[in-house]
Amino acid sequence: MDKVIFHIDVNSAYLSWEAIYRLQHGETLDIRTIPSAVGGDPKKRHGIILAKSIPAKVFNIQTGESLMEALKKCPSLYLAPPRYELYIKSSNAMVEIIKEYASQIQRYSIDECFVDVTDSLKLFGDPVELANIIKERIKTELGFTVSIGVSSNKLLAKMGSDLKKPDAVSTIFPLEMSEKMWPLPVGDLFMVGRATIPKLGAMGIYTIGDLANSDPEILKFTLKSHGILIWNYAHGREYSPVKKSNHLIIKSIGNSTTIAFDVETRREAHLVILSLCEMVGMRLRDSGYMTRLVGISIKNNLFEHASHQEKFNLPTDQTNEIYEVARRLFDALWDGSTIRHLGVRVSEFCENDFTQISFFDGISRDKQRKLDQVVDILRGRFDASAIMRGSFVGSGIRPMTGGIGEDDFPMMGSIL
DNA sequence: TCTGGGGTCCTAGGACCC
DNA sequence: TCTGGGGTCCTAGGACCC
Repeated sequence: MDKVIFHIDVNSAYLSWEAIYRLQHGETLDIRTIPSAVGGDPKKRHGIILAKSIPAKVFNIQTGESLMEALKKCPSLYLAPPRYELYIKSSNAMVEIIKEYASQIQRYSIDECFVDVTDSLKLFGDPVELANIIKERIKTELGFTVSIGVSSNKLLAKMGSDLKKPDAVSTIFPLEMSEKMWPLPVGDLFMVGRATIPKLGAMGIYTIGDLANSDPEILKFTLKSHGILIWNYAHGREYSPVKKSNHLIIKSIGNSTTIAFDVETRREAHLVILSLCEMVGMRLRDSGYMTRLVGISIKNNLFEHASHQEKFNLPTDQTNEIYEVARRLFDALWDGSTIRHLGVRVSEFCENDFTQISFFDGISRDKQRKLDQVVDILRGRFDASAIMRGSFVGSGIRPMTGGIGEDDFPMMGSIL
């Protein structure tokens, strides 16, 4: 028997949640009713639009464009800074309601989840009716609207939730694909992005239907395995299960930042990298893993990207050791150009429950680990600046840089 | 268009080994 | 010494997602 899968997507999530929070805290204006947006941190030099209200759409405000660009289009645009702790709470509240109807829930991002309701239908009968029940409960109890896609796999459910917004339930069962999905522009298909659209266009492929009817051998030749993937998606073929728990294996941890001022000196760059390593190191220790690979990335003021990475044999979870490698990589990579953005990432994890102690540095390593632990605890109890390396004092650079602390749940990015 | 920050996976090319 | 080929690891960069 076919499965029945829902994809539930919060409409203008950040903006809706922000609006409700303000109404609950005594404001009378519902910012959903005026041109408004949740936008990047105003402290940074160039924030972007993360979510917009429906009245803001009239001004052609786009998600992802810079605040300056948006204000040019609509000078009266009301801007609210993001409030991530609120979004996590709002997201959790929604999932609590969904849990009453199904046990198989996969949180795909903060505002989206997949639900396998195959078994629930024995109790609730019609899938569209069940979707409407969930949608209405979220609306009346939590105050925001969702769009729900209904189908027999995750891909088609996800495509379905995009068909109608806000506050809607749409189906794309396999028999409805040719009518509901094939006429759409090919860029609407999951996994067909900015770089792929023109390549497909050059082959005369403009709609999802064109893609479905194209020759997979030719797609494979130009787009490699990605070509086969999207050809299968165009046919609605996708078989991954709704992963029940949120227990998934983290593959890498990274933080990066666009620096509030141009960085021209090695010394400043080193401080920013140390600040990123502090955050990456704390998150790594929090995850319970050790890393065997450290990488850094640089973006200069011409938006040119460069990266370096290094693999090593002795795993570590120490800020100091991560920083040593990151700094060395930076020094080898940097060409002296003005720096706009720096990133540090660790990956290639292994468990840290047994520690390989090398003969040479065993004792000092152990001491350093204990120091990291104490710092983590103090920072958990107070905040990042509770304990600060001397080199940061008066530098204008924060002692820790980057987001996503303890409360994060993983976003799956481009895999279903 | 003056373009954030968090991730994942894939590919090509070079190094190195047998 | 020069030659070929297969396998694996490492690295840089690019593509996609939210």
